[in-house]
Amino acid sequence: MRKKISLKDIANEMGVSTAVVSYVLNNKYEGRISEAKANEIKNIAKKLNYFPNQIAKSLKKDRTFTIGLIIADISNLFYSSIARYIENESKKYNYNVIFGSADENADKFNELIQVMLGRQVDGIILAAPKGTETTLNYLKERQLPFVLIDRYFPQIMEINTVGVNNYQASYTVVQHIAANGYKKPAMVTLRTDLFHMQDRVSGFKDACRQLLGEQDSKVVEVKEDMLSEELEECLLNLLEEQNDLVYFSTNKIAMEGLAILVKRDVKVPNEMGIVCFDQADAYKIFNTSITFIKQPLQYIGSKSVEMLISSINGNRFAENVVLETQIVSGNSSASRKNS
Amino acid sequence: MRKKISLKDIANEMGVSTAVVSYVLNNKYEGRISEAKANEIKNIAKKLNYFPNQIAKSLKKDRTFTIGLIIADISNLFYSSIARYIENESKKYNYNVIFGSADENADKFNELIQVMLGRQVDGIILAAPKGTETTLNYLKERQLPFVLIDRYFPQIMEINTVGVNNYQASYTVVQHIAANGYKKPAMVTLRTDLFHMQDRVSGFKDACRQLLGEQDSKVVEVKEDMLSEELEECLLNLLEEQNDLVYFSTNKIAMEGLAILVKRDVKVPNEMGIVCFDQADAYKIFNTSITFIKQPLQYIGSKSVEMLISSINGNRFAENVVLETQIVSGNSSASRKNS
DNA sequence: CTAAATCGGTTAATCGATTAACTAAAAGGC
DNA sequence: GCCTTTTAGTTAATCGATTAACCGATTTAG
Repeated sequence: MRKKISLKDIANEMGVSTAVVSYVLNNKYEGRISEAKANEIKNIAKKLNYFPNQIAKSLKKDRTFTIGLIIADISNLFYSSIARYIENESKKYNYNVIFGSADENADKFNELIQVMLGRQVDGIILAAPKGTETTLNYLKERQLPFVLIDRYFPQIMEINTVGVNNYQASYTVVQHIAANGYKKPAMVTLRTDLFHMQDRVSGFKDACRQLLGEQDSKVVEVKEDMLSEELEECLLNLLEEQNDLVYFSTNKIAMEGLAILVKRDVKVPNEMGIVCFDQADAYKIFNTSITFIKQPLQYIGSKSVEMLISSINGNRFAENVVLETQIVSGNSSASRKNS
Repeated sequence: MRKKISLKDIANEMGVSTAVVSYVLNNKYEGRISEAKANEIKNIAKKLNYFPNQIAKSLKKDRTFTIGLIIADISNLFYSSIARYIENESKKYNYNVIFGSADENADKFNELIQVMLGRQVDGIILAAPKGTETTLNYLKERQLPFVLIDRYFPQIMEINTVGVNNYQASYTVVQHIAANGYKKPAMVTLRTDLFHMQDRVSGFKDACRQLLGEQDSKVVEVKEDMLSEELEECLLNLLEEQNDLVYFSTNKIAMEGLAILVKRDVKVPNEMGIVCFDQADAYKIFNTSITFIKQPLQYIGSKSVEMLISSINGNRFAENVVLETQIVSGNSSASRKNS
C-alpha cells in the first residue's frame, strides 16, 4: 500500500463520481445522496485509510489553515514559551503553525516572510526585529492579516499588536526596590532602538527621578554579540561605583549577568541586589531566589492567535492590546536594613 | 493592490501564455523563449512582486518541500535546540519545517502525524513517545520517509535512526566518578520503558558492578508528573543513606534536582557530588560548575535532516547512526580526598 | 392526468503552476 | 528553391478537491 488514497480511488471503488464522495465526506449530502450509499462511502474511506489532501483543498479554497510564526530567537525561553502557547491555541481553531526564527536579523526576517507568503499562510504572528518597517507596511498594503507581539512600531498605524506595558513594568520595579531601601540602582539593557526596550528604560529613569530623586540614573547599554565580555566589565564597574542593585532588562542579560555574579562570588543581595525582566526556569538553581517581572506569556499567545484569526475571518479593526505585568519578589531584592 | 499575483496576471500583462512565464521564471527557457522577452517577463514579475504559489506547485509536483518535526517537548532545551538546528539545516536544502510537540502523549503524537500527512509533508523527523509503534509501522508501510531521533524501537527494523550511545555515556560517567574517588553513586531517572533510557540505566549498573564492585547499585525511578515532590523525598533519602554522588539522567530531572539541593542548602560536591545528562544554559548560575554529558545536538540535527532528505530523494537503505557523547567535567564531581 | 417538486446523483469548471506535445514561422543547408 | 532545423512560442492535460449547474427518474400536488 504505497500509494496515497485520493477521492478518485474511493469513487472508483464505489463506482460513483468524485463529487459524491466529496459531498459525503464533507457532510454536505443531505437531500443529495442516499443515507445508505453515504455510509458505504464513509466505510470505504475509513477502510482505505483516506484522508484528504490539504494541499489540494487549500488551493481550491484559498485557505491553508496555517499561520506563520516568526520570532526573534527560538533559543530564548520567552519566545519558545510563547511559541508553545501559540501552537496550542492554534490547534483549538484547527490551525497549524509553521515557524521560523529571525535571530534579530532583518534580512532573515524578510526571507522568512517570503517563504511564508509563498506557502500561502492565512496570517502571521511576528516579533519583528528593527529595520523591518518596510516589510510590515508591505504586509499591511497586501492586506495580509498579521499580529505583532512583544515589539511595536509607532510609525505604523492601525495594525494589531499584543504586548505588555513595559514602561509601567520598570516603574513598578523601582517602586519595589525603593520601598526596600535601595538608593542607587542601575539598569543594564541592550543597545537597541526597539521601542518596547526604550519604554523599559524610560520607566526606569522616570521612576528613579520621581521616587529616588535621582536625576541621572545609571543605565548601561551592552551589545548583544559581546554580551558576556561587556557585562563582566560593566558589573565590576557598578560594584565599584557603589550601586546597590542591578536591574537586568532581559532574560538573556539576566542569565549572563547572574553567571558572572556567581563566578565572581558576589553576594546577592548583600553586595548587590538583583531584579530581572522575564522569567526563567533557571532562576531556581541560583543560590538566592530572584525578583523578576513576569509577563503573561500564555495570554500573549492566546490573545494573538485570537486576534489573528478574527482578522483572517474578515475583522478589519486593528486592536492594540497592552497587558499588565506582575512583579514576583524574591530575596534578590530583599529589604536593606543598613542605610 | 489587494489581490495576489499569479502567473496568469503576468501572462496577461505581457500578452503571452502562462506556459512561457512559467518556463522563464523557472529558467527552463533556453532555446524556447527569446532572451529579450525573458528579461521583460522577469522584470514584470519583479515589478508586480510576484512570487509563486507553493501550494499549487506542491500539488503539481507532489512535493511540498516541507518536513514535519515532532518532538517530545518544546519547552525542554534539549529538543528546542535540536529543533533550531533542524530548522537551520533544512533551510540549506530549501526545506521548511512544521513542528509540533507531542508532550510524551501517544494520542497527541498520532494526531500530529495525521495533520502532517494531511499537509503532505515530504518526510518526518520524530522523537516518538512510547506506545507509538503501531503508528511507526504504519508510516513504514506507507513508505513515508522518516527519521527517529533520540529514541529508538528495537522491534521495528530497518528504519532510520539518529541517537547517541546512551549505555556508553553512563559507563563513562561511572569511570569518571570512580577515578575521582566516589564510592557510592546513585542514579535518578524517569519511570519509563523507552529503550534509550534503559540503556542509560544499564550502562550505569554494569559500570558500577565492574568498576566499583557494587552488585546492587542504587537507581531511583521518579514519575514525570510528580517530579518535584518525588525528587525531594528521594534526594533526602540518598543523603541519609550516605550516597556520595547523584547522576541525574535527564535535563529536566537535573534542573529540579539542583533546585532542591539549593533549597536544602546541600553543598556540592562535598555533601553530594553531581553529574547530569544533557546540557543546560542554566548550569552556569549554579554555585558549582556542573559535570555533564554533552550530546552532539547540532550533529543530531544536521544528520537527521541529511538522512531524511536522502530518503526523500529515493534512498531505500535505512541507517542507524549512533553518536558518541562527551563528558564535560566540572567541580560538581571533583575529586574526593577523604576515603 | 399533467406540471412541479424531490431524489440521487453526474458533469465540468476551477484553484495556480507545470510540462509534454504540438505548431507556425524563420533560418539554414545543399 | 525546396527541405530540414531551429526559434519562439501555444495548447491542453494534470495534480486532488470543491461546487454550481444540470439531468433523468420518481413522487407529489392540484
